[in-house]
Amino acid sequence: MTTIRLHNTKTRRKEDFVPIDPANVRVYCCGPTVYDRAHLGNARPVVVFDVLFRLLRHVYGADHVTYVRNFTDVDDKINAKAAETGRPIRDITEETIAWYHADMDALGALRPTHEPRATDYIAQMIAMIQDLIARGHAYAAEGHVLFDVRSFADYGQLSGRSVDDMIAGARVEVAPYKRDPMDFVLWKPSSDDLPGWDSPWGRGRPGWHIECSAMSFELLGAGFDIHAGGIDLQFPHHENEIAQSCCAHPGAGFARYWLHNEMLQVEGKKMSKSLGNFFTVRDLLDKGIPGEVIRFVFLQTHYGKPMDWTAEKAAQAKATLRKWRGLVAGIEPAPSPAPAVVAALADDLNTAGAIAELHALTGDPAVLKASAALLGLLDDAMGDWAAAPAVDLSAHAAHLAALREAAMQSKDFAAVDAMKAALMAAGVEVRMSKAGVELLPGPGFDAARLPGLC
RNA sequence: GGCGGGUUGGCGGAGAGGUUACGCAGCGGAUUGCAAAUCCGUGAAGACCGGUUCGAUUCCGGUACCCGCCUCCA
Repeated sequence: MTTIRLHNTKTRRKEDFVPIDPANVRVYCCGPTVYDRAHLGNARPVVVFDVLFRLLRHVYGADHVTYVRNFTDVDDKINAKAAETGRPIRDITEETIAWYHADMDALGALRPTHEPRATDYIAQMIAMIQDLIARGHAYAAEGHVLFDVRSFADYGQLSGRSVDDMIAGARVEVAPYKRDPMDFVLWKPSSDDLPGWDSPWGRGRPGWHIECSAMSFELLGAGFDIHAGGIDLQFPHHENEIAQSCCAHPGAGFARYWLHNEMLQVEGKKMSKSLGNFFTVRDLLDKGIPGEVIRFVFLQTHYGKPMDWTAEKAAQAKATLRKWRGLVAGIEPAPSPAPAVVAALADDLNTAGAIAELHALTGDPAVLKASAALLGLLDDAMGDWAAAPAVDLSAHAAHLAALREAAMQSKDFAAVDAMKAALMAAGVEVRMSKAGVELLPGPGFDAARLPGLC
C-alpha cells in the first residue's frame, strides 16, 4: 500500500501518515463563514484538500474516507449583513451556501461527506461548554462563558507561542470579566435583535471556535486523523479548538495530523479590499476563466508555499489544459493512475511534482487521463470550455484545397494566402500538408468572420 | 515585539549531497509553396556570507530582502 507522508504542523516535520482506522480515515477541514461570495483565497484550501481527499480515497478506498467541512452560519459578519440589508439571516446563509456549492463545484471539488452547519449543533455546543465548566476549564461571567487558557498546559503548542509571549504582544481585548487576557469566548449573550439560543447562561450564541470542536466530535469522534485549514487559522482558531477538544475529551488526542495551506497572493501582493485586487471565484468564472484553469494554477504551487495568482499563469494553464484535453478526447481512462503521479502526491501532496509527471504522460492519453483524475483535472464533466465549436468547415477546406492545388501549378499563392489569412482571422487553425487541408476552429473562433466562398 | 513561510535559469516551478527536473518562451534543425501543428536537438540557475564534506543549489549557522499570522477581511 502507498505510504502517504504529510507535513504535520503540530510537529513541524514530515511524517508517515498512519490512520487510526484504515477502514474509516477521518478528515476535518474548516469551512467558510457564509455571509458573502467566496473569494479566491477561500478556494485554495478547498482545492488543495480536495486533492488530499481524492488521494486518501485512492489509497484507502472511496468508501473508507470521511471528510467533514463545516459551514459557519452564526457569526457577527452575518448579523451585520442582515442588519445592513434587512434580510433574514437564514436567507443570507442559504443563498451563500448555494453560491459556495456552485463555485466550488466549478473548481471540480468533490462535495465532502458531511457539511454540517453550526446552527444545527447548538445543543451539542452547549453540552460541551457545560462539560468544560464542570471540568474546571471554563467559567461563566456576566452572561459570557470563557475558556480558561491557564487551565490547559499545552495552550500555544500548535502555533509555537506561550501565553506570556502573546500577552506581551498585547493586542487582545481587555475585558474586565476575563481571568486572563488570553481567555476566549465559548458563549456570549445576544441582545434581542441578534440570533440567540436559550442556555444555562441566558439567551446567547456560541463563540467562533466551539462549533468545530463540537461538530468534529459528533461526526468524527474525540480522536481523528487529519485537521486541515488555512495557516491563518493556526492561531487562534485551531489553538482554541485543541484547547476545547483536548480538555473536553482528555486522552483522545483530538486531531493527529494538522495540515495548513499557505496564503494566496495576487500579482505578488496580498489580496485585500484596500489594495483593490480583491476578487471572488465567481468574478473569475464570469470573466471566462474556467474553474479547471483556476484549479490547475493552484496545484502548480505546493500548498505549503505562498501562491501567487497571475493572469499570465492562468493563460499558460489554459493552453496546457487545452492541449491535454485534445489528447484525451474520447479516450477511456486507464484502470489506474501512473505510479509516479501517486508517489508525488503521497509525498506531502506534491501537486506541482505530480503535474510534471503528467507532462511525461502525454504519449499515453489513457494513463494521462486516469492520473489527472487524482488531481481533479481532465474530468469529462468540466471540459465544456475546451470543446471545439461544432461547425462544419468542410466546404471551406475543400475550397482552400482547390485554390492551393491551382496555385501549385500557377506558382501564384496570393489567393491561397488571402483565404488562409481570413480563416486565421476568424480563429481557425489552418493546417496544410501534402496530405491535404485541415481546418480546426480554435479558442477564438468566430463564425461571423468566416470568409465567403466565391 | 512574538510566531511562521519564501528567495532556483527570460518567466513559472520541483526533486535529489555528486548524474537532464519539468512546462512556457528563446535558439537550431526536420517538415511546409509560406505558415501552423508536430517531431528532434539546444543554451541558461540556485539572494548573500561563513561552516560541515572529497564534493552543497541540496545539510548547519548567520545576513539581507519579500510575504503572512498575531487585528474586520483566509
